Amino acid sequence: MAMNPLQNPSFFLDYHQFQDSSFSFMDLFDVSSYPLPNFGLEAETMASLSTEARTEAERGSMKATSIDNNSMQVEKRKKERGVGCNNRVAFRTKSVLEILDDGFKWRKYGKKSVKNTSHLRNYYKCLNGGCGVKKRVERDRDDSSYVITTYEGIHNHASPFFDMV
DNA sequence: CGCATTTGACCCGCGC
DNA sequence: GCGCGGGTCAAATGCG
Repeated sequence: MAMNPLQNPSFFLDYHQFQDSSFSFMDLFDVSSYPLPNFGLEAETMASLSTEARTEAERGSMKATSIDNNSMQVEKRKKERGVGCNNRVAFRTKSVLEILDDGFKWRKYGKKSVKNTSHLRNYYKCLNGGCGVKKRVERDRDDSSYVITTYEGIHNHASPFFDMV
């Protein structure tokens, strides 16, 4: 059984942030099938959820919303761009480490430098057979103490981490 | 020795 | 049609 993010002590939600967004609470449960942060850090975790979270995050339009520690902002957009954009979730996490072990096994397959920054973006693929979930990790452009992790796709298997729970 | 990572090349879609 | 930015591949490398 997938863990509900609400039950994860290291993952804080502030529902009130959501009321103006166009997403339903169910969306959170969709998301609960993602490897939500057992990042092993106590650091606050902010997340942005969106089918285009990645783009949004890059434009800074979402993270522009200043929120306190221990809160999360969720935003959902319907606009999808054809292929493969089914499900994207971007988490913005305060962490010095970029390797946030979420319980899944990832193989790095690419690295790119982000335009206009000296930061790098790393590309990972889920190791599980038949599970084509991808993941990107990059540093926040403005505040390098944050790491933006974007998941794309849905795992067709349970996380080993969930098994342990 | 096996395997994950590395890293430049390649590819593709989009905007000019 | 071309150039650029972003994403992926794959051969070589390094590590356990």
